[in-house]
Amino acid sequence: MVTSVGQDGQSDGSQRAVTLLDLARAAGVSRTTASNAFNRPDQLSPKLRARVLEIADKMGYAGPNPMARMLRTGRAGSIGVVFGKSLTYGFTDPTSIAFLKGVASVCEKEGASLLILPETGEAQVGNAIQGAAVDGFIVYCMHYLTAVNDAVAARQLPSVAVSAPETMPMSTIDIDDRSAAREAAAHLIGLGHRRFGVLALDVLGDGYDGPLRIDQMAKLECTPSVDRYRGYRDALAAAGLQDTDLQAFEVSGNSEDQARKAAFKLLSQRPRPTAILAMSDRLAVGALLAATDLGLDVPGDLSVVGFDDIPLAKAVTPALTTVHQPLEEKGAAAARLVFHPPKGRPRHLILPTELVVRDSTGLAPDAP
Amino acid sequence: MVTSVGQDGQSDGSQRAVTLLDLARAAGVSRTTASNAFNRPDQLSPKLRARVLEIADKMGYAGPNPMARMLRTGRAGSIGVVFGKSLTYGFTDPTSIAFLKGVASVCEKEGASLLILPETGEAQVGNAIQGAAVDGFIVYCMHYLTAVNDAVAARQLPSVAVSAPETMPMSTIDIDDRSAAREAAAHLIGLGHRRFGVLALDVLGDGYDGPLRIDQMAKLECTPSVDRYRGYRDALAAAGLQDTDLQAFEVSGNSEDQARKAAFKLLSQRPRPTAILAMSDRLAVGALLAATDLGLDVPGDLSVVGFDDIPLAKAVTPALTTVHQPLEEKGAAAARLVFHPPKGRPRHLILPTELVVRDSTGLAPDAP
DNA sequence: CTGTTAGCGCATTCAA
DNA sequence: TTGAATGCGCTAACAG
Repeated sequence: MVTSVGQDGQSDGSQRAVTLLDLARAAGVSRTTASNAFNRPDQLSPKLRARVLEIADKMGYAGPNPMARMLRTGRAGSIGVVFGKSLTYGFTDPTSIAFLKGVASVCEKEGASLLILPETGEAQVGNAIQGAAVDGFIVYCMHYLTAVNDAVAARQLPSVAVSAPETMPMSTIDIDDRSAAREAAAHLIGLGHRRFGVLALDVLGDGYDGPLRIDQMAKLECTPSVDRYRGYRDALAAAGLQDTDLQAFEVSGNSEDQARKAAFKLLSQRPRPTAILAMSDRLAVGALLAATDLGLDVPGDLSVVGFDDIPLAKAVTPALTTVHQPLEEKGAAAARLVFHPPKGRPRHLILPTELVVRDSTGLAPDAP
Repeated sequence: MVTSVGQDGQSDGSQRAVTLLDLARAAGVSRTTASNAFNRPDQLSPKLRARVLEIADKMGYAGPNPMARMLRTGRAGSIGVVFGKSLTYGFTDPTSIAFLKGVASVCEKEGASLLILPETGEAQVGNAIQGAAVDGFIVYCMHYLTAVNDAVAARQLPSVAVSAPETMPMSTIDIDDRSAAREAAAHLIGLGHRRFGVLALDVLGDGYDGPLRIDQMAKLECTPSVDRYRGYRDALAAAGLQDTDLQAFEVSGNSEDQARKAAFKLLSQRPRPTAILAMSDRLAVGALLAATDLGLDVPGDLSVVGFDDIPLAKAVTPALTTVHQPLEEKGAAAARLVFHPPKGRPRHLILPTELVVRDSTGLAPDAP
């Protein structure tokens, strides 16, 4: 009664795959019973179950077809993560890696998988989002992209966006970039610094390197870059300093090399800034390299403050003074929000930050 | 003729979702036409398409249900990556991060998504694998796990395993760990070193820290740890040295902290080893820390060789001499093999490695 | 360019 | 404990 068994699928890929029905027939049971053997062990005798499973194995039946099962149950067993930038970027930037790690830890607990979506860019933004078999989304964009958020919102699934405006019909999670940045700048001001260089994450995510495009900033709803810049200025204003004491460069791609060049320019000006406010630790490391290039001592001649507190921050010499943000917890919290969506209105979480003073900041060299 | 429109799904989650048929009716077209509006723009007039899409938008229809589409087409549009260890581990170890980055770069090119699977451990290994809606698998296990590979093989999908025995019915990708390790050890021997400490990746992946369990090694089909150890011994043998000149400790979890402790023990022995062979750069960094703890100069008093050549290797002081392996390319090659599976027999790729000499190795202090 | 037809493979009622 | 029937939502033939 058993149909031909063996390396069926192996020897010839064109053969129709074994289905639950085939298995049921081969085992001489009904489809339900075969299904239960996989999904509800308590619904049939252990003996029968063992027999069915063994026959399944013989037939090369690996278990219920996941796609059919999903369609039937309406559950995908996975959540999607969308990066605004390239897929690869998610595995390049220490910040997003830590975030993903947090997401992964919760997925693991929930027994869910993690689907990382490619953004093929411009025209067809949303294609991958539209076609993803997931139970919810996390949107992690350095640069707020309406198209991405809209595509996610259209799916009507539990979703969380990181650093997105609260006007979106989804939960958000963020830190208070502005006051965190203010604190960083205030720390330097307290040390007697009066002339600052800023290394900014690119405001538009368009690969631009050069002086900060302040005029463009007004257009933006929400990017960490803009908020952090405002925070820096808040601190200056509170100390009665002028905006002109703040020279800012955008650095594309959060790259150490580009930051090094930008910092070099910043530090070649006269009078030279005595402190650099970097919007990420990677940019700060670039500043450290530039200081070395110029023979400047850190923190003797120059102070540097980073942002994020990635592992590298304390590994580097001198260890970076930086704004710690709970990157991993950010990912974990986002994932939790997807798995257990709040009833009613979306939630908007703000996670705490903390200035961590290490060895890269000191008294201003020209302080009284 | 248009059915009720508005915040349907928004206001009440329990409402039945809009389907392609609903859309077709609302737009006064057939299902095919509605489907084509999304999948085959060239099959209907742009005008009609625009109208259908607009109505879809109004109805809150985000596009064809991904699960149904997958079932119908038989394609998932994503590939799965399985880690033998915890899901989180994949985002912790620099080695696997680089690997994932390589995988992601190819996925991006192919317009596919990347599904990262949790391994809930022991008993139910394979559950996630069995239920994953993917078009192929990549297995990345530090420790060769039959259960995982078997579960993947059972799915009969294009699959690639990293560092797995070639007896598996799937393609594999690897480096020549043994000869790479031999080269590393030979480098030290050439510098006059005669007494070595080895910092080994844990052989069984069971969290053990302590002297290398040589007796257990025989049981293992294939782990980088075992092969590298053999390579070290090959070099010693070729130089006429005894195995007793090689003191080895296993370090669990590829952790710098644990490596530091293990290296401390290694370096506290008399006569003290003049060189440390570390099976990963992280372990090598641990050795560097231990050297600092003991007031040993590297490479003056002690030489250290790593493995992998992760970014940290050249950032650390002194920069690590290490075995470079193409981690990202490993991921990319694996992904390519999944997207374009070889006809006929599985392929078994061996990627090249290269010893990179930097500043952590020098002449043996007791050399003639 | 449009419409009709027929499953994709499964989980789940419900009745036996 | 088991079996028969139903449809999840969609796409791909094919005929108009």
